Amino acid sequence: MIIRTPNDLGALIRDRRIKLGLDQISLAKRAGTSRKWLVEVEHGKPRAAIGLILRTLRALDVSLKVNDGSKSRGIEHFSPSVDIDEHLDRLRKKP
Amino acid sequence: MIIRTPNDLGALIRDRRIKLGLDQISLAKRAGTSRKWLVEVEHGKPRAAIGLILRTLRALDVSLKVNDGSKSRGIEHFSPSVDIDEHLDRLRKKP
DNA sequence: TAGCGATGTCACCGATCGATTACTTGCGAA
DNA sequence: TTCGCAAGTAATCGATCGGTGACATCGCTA
Repeated sequence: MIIRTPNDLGALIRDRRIKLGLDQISLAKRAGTSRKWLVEVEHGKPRAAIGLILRTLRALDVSLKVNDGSKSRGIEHFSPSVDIDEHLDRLRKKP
Repeated sequence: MIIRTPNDLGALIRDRRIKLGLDQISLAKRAGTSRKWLVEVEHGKPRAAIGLILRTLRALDVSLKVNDGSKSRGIEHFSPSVDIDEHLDRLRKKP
């Protein structure tokens, strides 16, 4: 499962919670947070704190890893032109 | 690379940024955020907003995926006792 | 060593957070 | 259909956020 948006993450947390047979109160307690926060995060709250999210994932015995697929190779091809454009912009700003 | 803490994430963002030859201003601009925020996130800011973090990762052409290794299998073994303990606690609270 | 670009830090501001408590609504089993 | 549990939502509060602009410090190259 790829995580690209807060909604993806919320769905993951809910899915895992249900699979473990936990209710929101139990997971919130394990994660050291509030049920209210968990409700919001499960619905994709974009401004939820990363530290609490990672703690919640740990409470679900889940961690995340970097998804380095074909996209990563794509970066290598595009990298030179990206650098040049960025630095030309920066130079133009300098009088 | 496994992401378990805000520091892990901050290190990933910095590492990728440098590999792409970007400075903080350029990446902040691409991610639609401020340089200040990026500085803090790169240093492991635990209360940074998940939505901004995921956007920043996208600007680096990185996504995250769920790390389902031996830990995942471990959950299956421990799951029954965990459920029982949680629900016994909940029952004891009910008069 | 000097200079310059990059990174680190500060002050300020309106917006939002996360926790607590309580009430409302939804869902599934009997 | 009814009931009970779980999930959804609201009010309140002190803490912190993220952005802007400016200054301080660091690191690297000539």
